[in-house]
Amino acid sequence: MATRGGKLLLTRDDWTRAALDAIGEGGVEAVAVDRLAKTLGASRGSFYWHFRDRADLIDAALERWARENTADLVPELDAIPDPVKRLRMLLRRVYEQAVDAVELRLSAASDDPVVAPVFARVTRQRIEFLRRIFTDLGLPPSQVAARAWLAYAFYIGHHQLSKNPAVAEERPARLDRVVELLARSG
Amino acid sequence: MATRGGKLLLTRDDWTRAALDAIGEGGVEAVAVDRLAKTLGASRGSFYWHFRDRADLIDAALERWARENTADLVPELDAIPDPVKRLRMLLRRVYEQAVDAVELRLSAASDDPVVAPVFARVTRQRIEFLRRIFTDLGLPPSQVAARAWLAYAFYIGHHQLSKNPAVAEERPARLDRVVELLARSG
DNA sequence: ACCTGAACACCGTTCAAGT
DNA sequence: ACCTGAACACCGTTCAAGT
Repeated sequence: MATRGGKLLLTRDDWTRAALDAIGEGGVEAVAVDRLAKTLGASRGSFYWHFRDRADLIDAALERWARENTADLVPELDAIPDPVKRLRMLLRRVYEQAVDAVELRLSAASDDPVVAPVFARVTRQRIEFLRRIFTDLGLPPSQVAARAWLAYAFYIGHHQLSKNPAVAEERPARLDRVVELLARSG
Repeated sequence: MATRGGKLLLTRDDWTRAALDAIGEGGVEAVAVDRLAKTLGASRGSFYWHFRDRADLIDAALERWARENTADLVPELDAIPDPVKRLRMLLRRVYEQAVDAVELRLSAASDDPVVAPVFARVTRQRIEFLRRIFTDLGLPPSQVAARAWLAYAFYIGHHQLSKNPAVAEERPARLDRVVELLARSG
């Protein structure tokens, strides 16, 4: 690590990692140049050497998230040959595991001009993944599109609703019936 | 309207209405005391006569929204005796009509501490409404809960996704198949 | 009872000046 | 090549002073 006068010099990557942490904790609006600078022990002015502006930083953080994120789940699930099992595994993850903090923040901010393109790219990859499941299930093309959309909109809405504790009380105890309904033939 | 020195005095209601407009246009974070004061031709200090703080204003705006909103759709739909028709009417609204701008903003900000309680209350009323539909359809209680949750999570996710144009391309042309799936017996 | 205007803290952005 | 520090605009909040 490069230093100067005993202080270590910050890289673009240091700022990006700090920003992604901030998004996970407080959402996109928690990415404050001033606060990050204090945390990292640098001046605000120094930030503008590495990034054009705040949007540039957020964009870099999201790109990192998308990269680390897609590498993760999709290949693992794609290895499961039986499409119903694949759907069940997917929904189990959705339901049982706490969803990635960053993902939650992003889906809430998906209309933000910086967030929108990254979010759209990841979304399309995932809907594509769902289409494969329903195609493998032997459904006709018109059904495949409708069901992939239903399943993904459900996924988004489920998380959106679940993060509000008062709303989460309305949630059924297990997702079995939902899986059944989504996987049903014809 | 009360005046003083030719200027009209502002009421709590004037600020509330302006805030709700701001939410519709730019979301909760667009409610800036400074900007509203400029728009209404008053000083920032004057705002703090009517409201404790910014959160107080946002809360008042949301209460107004909830009141005007619930009075609206639910009684109209409840008048339709056939539950399948009721569901179809509901989903048609969901799909064809542009959703209330404020509602979109709120569902994105539903984890905001000020937004959360109001949003939770409205949500629970709506899920209750969906439960009635599925109960009237003759489904067993365990199914009723799962399906109302699926339908409402779908509703939320559908809007969330639709507002991103690149994602909305993935949307099927009509919702018929989704309705079929949701209304299906057993 | 209702409003103004100044004050302070916080934050995004620019830029001349430093090493 | 990388950073500091001052400057400016914007915004939330407080408060003494005005009518």
